[in-house]
Amino acid sequence: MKKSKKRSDCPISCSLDIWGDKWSLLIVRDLMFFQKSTYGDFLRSSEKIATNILASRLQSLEDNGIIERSEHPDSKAKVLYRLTKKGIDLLPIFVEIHLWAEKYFPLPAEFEATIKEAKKDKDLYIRSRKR
Amino acid sequence: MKKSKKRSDCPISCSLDIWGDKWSLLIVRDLMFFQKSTYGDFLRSSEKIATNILASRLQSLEDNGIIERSEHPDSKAKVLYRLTKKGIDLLPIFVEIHLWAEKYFPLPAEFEATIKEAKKDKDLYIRSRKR
DNA sequence: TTATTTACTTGCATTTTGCAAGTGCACATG
DNA sequence: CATGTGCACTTGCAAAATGCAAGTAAATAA
Repeated sequence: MKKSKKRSDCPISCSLDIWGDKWSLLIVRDLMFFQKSTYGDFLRSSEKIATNILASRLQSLEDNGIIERSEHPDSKAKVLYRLTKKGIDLLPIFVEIHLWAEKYFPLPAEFEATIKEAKKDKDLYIRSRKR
Repeated sequence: MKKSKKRSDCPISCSLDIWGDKWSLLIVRDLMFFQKSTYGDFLRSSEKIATNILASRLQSLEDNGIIERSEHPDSKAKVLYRLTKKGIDLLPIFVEIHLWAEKYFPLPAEFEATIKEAKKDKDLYIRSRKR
């Protein structure tokens, strides 16, 4: 299921080996900023990830301790995904990516609020995400 | 040559569309932290990028304004690659990735010094890279 | 009891990656 | 000034990853 051999000992390279693909960080983004938490939620994101790719990325994120599966309060048919501490700790990276993007792309307004809130008080924000 | 259609307007997604693959950030890393600046330099990095992939990534990074090609002072046979402002502005992202990695992987000592210096005085560091 | 929702899996075509072997220009050497 | 070597790529092909459509199985809703 996993074949992620690490390419080198470089911390950047090791990090990319885990989440440096086109989809992983988007799933983390959905969990971190958009309160998405189920398979269906992720599928419905505007980037339209393929269902098999989603499954494989969720598996790999779980294998790498970035997310964890748990029971969904609403139904046994649902699975609730959430960020682990290791996953939540990716927040500063997202903030910096956002700052960079802000500088070099025109940004849709809907994102401003979300990230600005995160920047304002990181700890409060993290705690508010009920972990 | 380029087919990078953007998947959505999300700033994270747009950023990943540019450099969110397994190799692009490693090239930027080499330019930013290890004074590598030629095709051969990148090829010799410990992750062992394939030569055709390197060529395509360099092209795409250039197309996206992250790096620029210029004449090499030593020889016409060489090409000197360097980061643009847009590329240098990725530095804070690297710093955060490194902080994250530091927390979750054991780190080889050689990287400590380099990144610590960068964190210490970002502007000075950037200026020292002769742009 | 049947239909629908949810989380996947499977099969196959397309795309991207990886590897090995070129190619062509520049420069150094004899 | 011919010839070899270094450098920046290309090319061709095999292997892996991705994307798409359809299917499956358990749980809930009607």
